[in-house]
Amino acid sequence: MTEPPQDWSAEARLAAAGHRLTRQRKAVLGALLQADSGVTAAEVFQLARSACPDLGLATVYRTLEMLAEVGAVRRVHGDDRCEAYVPTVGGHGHTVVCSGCGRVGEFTACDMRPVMAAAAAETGFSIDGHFLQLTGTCEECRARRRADPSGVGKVRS
Amino acid sequence: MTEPPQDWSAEARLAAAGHRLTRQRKAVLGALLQADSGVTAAEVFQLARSACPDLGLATVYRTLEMLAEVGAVRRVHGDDRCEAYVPTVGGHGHTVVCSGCGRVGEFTACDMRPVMAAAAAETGFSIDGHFLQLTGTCEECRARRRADPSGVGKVRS
DNA sequence: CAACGTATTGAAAGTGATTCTCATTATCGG
DNA sequence: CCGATAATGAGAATCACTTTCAATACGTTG
Repeated sequence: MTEPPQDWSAEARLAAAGHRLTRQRKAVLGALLQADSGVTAAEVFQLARSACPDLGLATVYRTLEMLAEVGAVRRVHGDDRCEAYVPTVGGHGHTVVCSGCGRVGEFTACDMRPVMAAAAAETGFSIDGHFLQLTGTCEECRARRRADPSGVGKVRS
Repeated sequence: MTEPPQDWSAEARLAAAGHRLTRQRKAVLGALLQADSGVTAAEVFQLARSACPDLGLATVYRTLEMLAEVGAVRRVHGDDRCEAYVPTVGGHGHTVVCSGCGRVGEFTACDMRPVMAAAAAETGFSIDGHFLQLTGTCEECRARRRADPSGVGKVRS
């Protein structure tokens, strides 16, 4: 086991995770660094092709997923893209998703002002909205885990 | 103009927005209320069909979007589903997306402990992770807007 | 209560994004 | 330098969602 290097460059992260640094992956990384805004997989494909004309789209998807796994890229989410729906209880609120069973809770007490102020100070953006979702474990799953600590498996039917 | 009723049930929200309450929409609402965890569009389709066998999938999508618009349902997001990628700067951090140009900023100062504690108290879940993304306006877009307040249009190439 | 204008619908085709398959190629440790 | 094996490209396949359009049903109006 080699000592992981101290820099957390994407290359170092890949190496630390035991992934090879191929010509294609360099091209994808280059494309990501070119852009100062989020880029879609299709845009990465197009950009990276100038550095690596035989690059395949499948490789772009594979590489982006791997980079996200090792923490070299962050995913940018859109509000409309979603994977499930829950009925709303009150007015403004957010959801907590149980990682054990998928059950969803809703809470309304979200004072994000301190975080928003800190973010504004750090980025220079003026902040006007937040999109927050928590993950955790619901009461039932905690109870089940206490009863049978081995079976950490998910329950989602 | 009728006084909107004081309850914010899904039915009332639909009516207040001038939408009809059809047999199909009732079935979709029924399906959503049956589930205590998030349901996907496909699951809603399947569940709602028992109450409304001639329901079409397109109607499910249309209805879910409408319900989200009037605030009767909340979208639950998954971590992998995303629409763009940005290179990571540091370790833990979050993104701020400019609604004008799509530019993305990153910030690391996120003390979510107060919010997480409040959410835990309100829902009974134990919270172990958060997924946060802010929206705002970057410096360039603020400047452009000051120069030409009419053209609020997006710039994304 | 019946008639009407219009929002809504279902089915199926269409679209765009993402994943899979598998034979070929390239990386990197030894 | 060589070889085990991770990684790749091309295109088919799958998936999730949207569009289209003629037929239908909602809720209002007379």
